[in-house]
Parts: sequence; C-alpha cells; structure tokens
Amino acid sequence: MRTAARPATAAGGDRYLVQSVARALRLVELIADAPAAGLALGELAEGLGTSKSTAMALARTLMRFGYLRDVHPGPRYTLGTALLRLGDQAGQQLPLGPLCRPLLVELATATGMTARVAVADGGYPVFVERVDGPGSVRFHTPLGQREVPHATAAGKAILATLDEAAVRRICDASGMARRTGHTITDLPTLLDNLALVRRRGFAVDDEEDAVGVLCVGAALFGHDGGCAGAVSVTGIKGDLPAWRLDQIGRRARDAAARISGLLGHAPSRPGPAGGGG
Amino acid sequence: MRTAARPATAAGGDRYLVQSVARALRLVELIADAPAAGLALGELAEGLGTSKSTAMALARTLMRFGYLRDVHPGPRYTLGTALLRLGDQAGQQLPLGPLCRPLLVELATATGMTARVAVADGGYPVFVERVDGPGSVRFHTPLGQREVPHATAAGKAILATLDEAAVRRICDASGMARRTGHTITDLPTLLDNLALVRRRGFAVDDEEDAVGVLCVGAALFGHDGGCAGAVSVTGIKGDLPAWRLDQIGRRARDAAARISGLLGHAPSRPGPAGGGG
DNA sequence: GCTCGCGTACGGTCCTGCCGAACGCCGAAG
DNA sequence: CTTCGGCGTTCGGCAGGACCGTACGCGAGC
Repeated sequence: MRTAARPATAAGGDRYLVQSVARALRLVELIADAPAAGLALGELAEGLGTSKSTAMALARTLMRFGYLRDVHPGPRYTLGTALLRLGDQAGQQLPLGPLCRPLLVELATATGMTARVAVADGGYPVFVERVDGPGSVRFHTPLGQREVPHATAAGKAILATLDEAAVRRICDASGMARRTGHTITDLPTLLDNLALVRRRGFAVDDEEDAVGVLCVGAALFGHDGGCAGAVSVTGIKGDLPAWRLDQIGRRARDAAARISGLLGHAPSRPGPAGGGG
Repeated sequence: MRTAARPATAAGGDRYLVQSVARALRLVELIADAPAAGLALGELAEGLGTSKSTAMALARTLMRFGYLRDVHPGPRYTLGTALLRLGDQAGQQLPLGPLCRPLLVELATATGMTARVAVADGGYPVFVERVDGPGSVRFHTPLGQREVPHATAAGKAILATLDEAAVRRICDASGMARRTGHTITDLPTLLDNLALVRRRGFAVDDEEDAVGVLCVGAALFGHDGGCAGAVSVTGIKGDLPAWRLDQIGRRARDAAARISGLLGHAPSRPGPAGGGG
C-alpha cells in the first residue's frame, strides 16, 4: 500500500528472502506439525529436501537458541522452551493481549464457557488469548492460528463490520468450506446472517464449525473506529438452553464494548455501521 | 556426551552454527526484549551490528513466516502471531504441558492462587504452563524462562531431589544472587532448607524471590523415578494466614503426586527422598 | 560377530548472504 | 511553497559461508 508504484517485481517480497533462514523456519514448522513427539534427523532432512548435514547445522543453530530440544532416546527433535517464552511475549506485544485478560476471565466465569479474543488479520480471526471457564471441557483451541471467517462466531462478528465487497473478497479467497451440516457455504445466506449480526450486535456460530459446539462473538473497535478483532465464548451446545443465548450475547457484547473502550474507541458512537468512521 | 573422543574442537557446537539463521534468531530476541511496542529497521540493524540491508532481508524472511509483523505508523516491527501458535504447540510437545492442565485448574481454584508447572532443565525450573486463580492478582510470571533455582519454590523443590554435589554445582553456576532480604544466599543454609523440604514434601518461598510474594512448590517424578519438574502456587503473602501454609502445601504435594502418577511414576513409593532410585 | 542405519565430522565448490551506495518518499523547518 | 534531512527500499558485486558428498564411530538387530 505504501509503495503504490511497484516498478518491476510482481512477486513482491520473495526476492529478498534469506534462504537459510527460510529453511530453518520451515524446519520449525515441520517439527511443529509433527504428529507425536519429535522427528529424527533423517526425517528433518527428508522433509526439508536437503542433506542431513544441512539439516543438522540448522537444527543445531535452532537448538542453541532454545527453539528446539532433543529428547534423548534415539535423538529426536521437539519444539523448545524458547518458543514458549517468545509466544508469551508475543501475546503481550500484540495489541489485544494483556489488555483484555481480566475481562476475559470475568466473561469466562460469568458464562462458564471458554472465552477468547482474536485480532482481525486481513478479515481472518487469529486468536491471541484464551481463558478457560471453570467447568469447561477442554476444547482444542489453538492460539495464533488463522481460523475460517465464515464458520466461526469471531469471524462473522468481524465480517459484519465490513462492506459487502470486502466480505465477498475474503470469502472468495477462503473458499467457504463446509465444516459441518450447519455451515453457511453460500454468500447470500452469509450476507443475510451478517445483517442479523449487525442488528443484534453479536454473532452466533451454531454448530457451524464443529458439531455440538456453540460460539457467541462480538466485534472490537480500535481508536480509529475500525474493527480490531472480536471476543468469543465457546461451549457445548447441549449445556446451553436456547433461552440463554440472548443473555450470553449481551454479556459478550458488553465485554467487547468495554475492551473497545480500553482500545480508545469512543463509546458515544453506538452504531458500528452508519457513516465511515 | 555421545562423542567421548572430541578430537580438536573444544568449543563444541559453535563450529556448526549457520550465521544467517543465528542472526535472524538474535533479531527475534532483540524485538522480544524491546521495551515498548516495536523497533524500527535502523534500530534492528544497530542492535544486530549489521547493515540495514541485511537487517531488512532477515526481517522480511521472518515476517513472511509470521514471526514478525509491522505496525503501520512509521513501520516498526513486533513479534507476530506465528510465535503465539508455535508457543502454544511447544507447550503441548513439552512433557508436562497438556497433561497437568486440569490439575492446575483444580489447584488454582482450590487455593485461589496462580498455579504453575515447571520442567527441570538442568536443575533450573522453566515454567511451561500457568493457570491464574479466580481472584488472583496478575503477577508477571513469564513462561519459558529459566528461573533462579535457589530463590523459588519450584527450584528448591527440584534441588531437594538432588544430592549435595549436584546442588553445589548448580548453585555455583547460578551464583545464588540476593533478590530480597529473605533470599538464601549461602549453601549451608540452603542445604538445611532443602532437608526441611524433603521432610515436609513441599518447598516454601517466603518472600525470597520478590517482596510480598509467597510460593509453595512440590516436585514431580517421571517414569524413571527422576525428578521431572515441579508444581507451584503463587500468591500475595498478606492474603494467606500462616495457618493455611500446611494446607496449601498438602494440596500442592497431592497435585504433584497425581501428576507424577500421570507421568508413570509408581505411586507405591511414598517418600521422594530415601534411596536414590 | 557381522551388518546395517543413524548421527556426526570434514573438505571442496559454488551459491548466496552481506555490504555499500544510490533512489524516492515523507515530514520538518524556514 | 521550497528546502533539507532521515528513513525505508533497491541494486550490483565480491567473497564469505552455506550446502553437499563422503567418511567415521557407535549401537541395535539377527
């Protein structure tokens, strides 16, 4: 956006990638995606498409910085504690991390559900903080991962703040994959649903992302009036009588408004739609 | 360790480091340690000791993998969401991470304090998981960082499982720095304290690491009978009447025993001390 | 005891990472 | 409005170093 006149390079940043660094980071991804506990050196080399020597040099460098560690029986590599530390610090450097933690705890306690907050990363929700409710079942709710926008409460809450063209672009790019029998997979139905989200002030994911799981989300607004992300609560649908939905939605909306206030959003403007901020 | 006959290289692994990867990882550390929100490109180059071109190439590569992100006003770099995701996954790949989560929640709820679990990394405690209590004040309790062994409850719980020579070696290396007026800074006093820890089955950090903060920790044992880490609870000392210390210690000890059971430690051996095995 | 596979160590060759210098843009100063 | 300085970005060239192939020691399996 800043360099409007891109002279010749259409590929963009790919020309200035550092090969060995890219390989090292791909090695980390490889180990992160490893199913169980660890990969052996040969598997790393094969996965990277390099020789064992190269894989070892990269792995040694990563290990020295604590990104990797080797578990001793038949040396295998797993992710190390440095990533834990960096992930913790990343959560604090991201705009929403520590700011909304107390409010998430409150929300999780009040609803008994797992409360999370996501930043809007090009329309996609990326969850950056998670607080489990007191009796909440452990969901697999990874942090830092891009979730689908059309089938999650946080995603729909974010989409509802955008205009139709932007929604169309994002959904075209993401593909609107079917995740359950309730997933909205066509644009007109989604646009109708987003209009409902705007009216109510919160979004509902009713088994649209996973069977038996219900989420309620509400959008956050930053100091510039733009959408900064969303909060959402997640629970087992069977545990929640339908008549509580409005109550949960109100709580989520209220928490979102308070977080928006912390972000510097003027609370006097109630309508997220209307004119362009 | 494995290569007993090291022919010439005394430095060890330093010869096989990949320079550009090491620089990239140092760049990440640099940004992680940045006080506020982000560093500019010039600051990165200065901090790395390289030219701006090199710093930019490294930063671009890191950005493409999501390790860094740039915040828009006057482009500055902060840690990205990929580190969040990797940190989350690292917690699951580490031996203790997901295993003890429910028990930590239980412990935090029962005591009202912040419950944490640490792995033993060469005698040092490295906290890998944290669950805040319901009304607990927010401490600055970073994950993944090596804590001091002699002034923390988790550290002393781990040290209490080692023999005197190992304790002496670790404390010589770490230096036993004074952190508060209550810190134990000489070896004989520490050894006495560790004997008490062994008798009681839990360790107490009574304002030894930070003024006004009290921690209680208990060691974990793995399937091989060795110490795998420790659990600890942290709270404001003023909130805890002295007569509750034994009760909290009992809960911590109980939680540690149950986690040890999950790790495959034979629970028929009640005494953590006794023989060496 | 033998073989096999793995992780490790080293030398050579070419790649590529690194730097210095030049360009365009933005904001500040006058 | 004009001028100036700083910053991020881009490009060319050199040589440092990243990569590979090969050889070694060790432990496991039969």
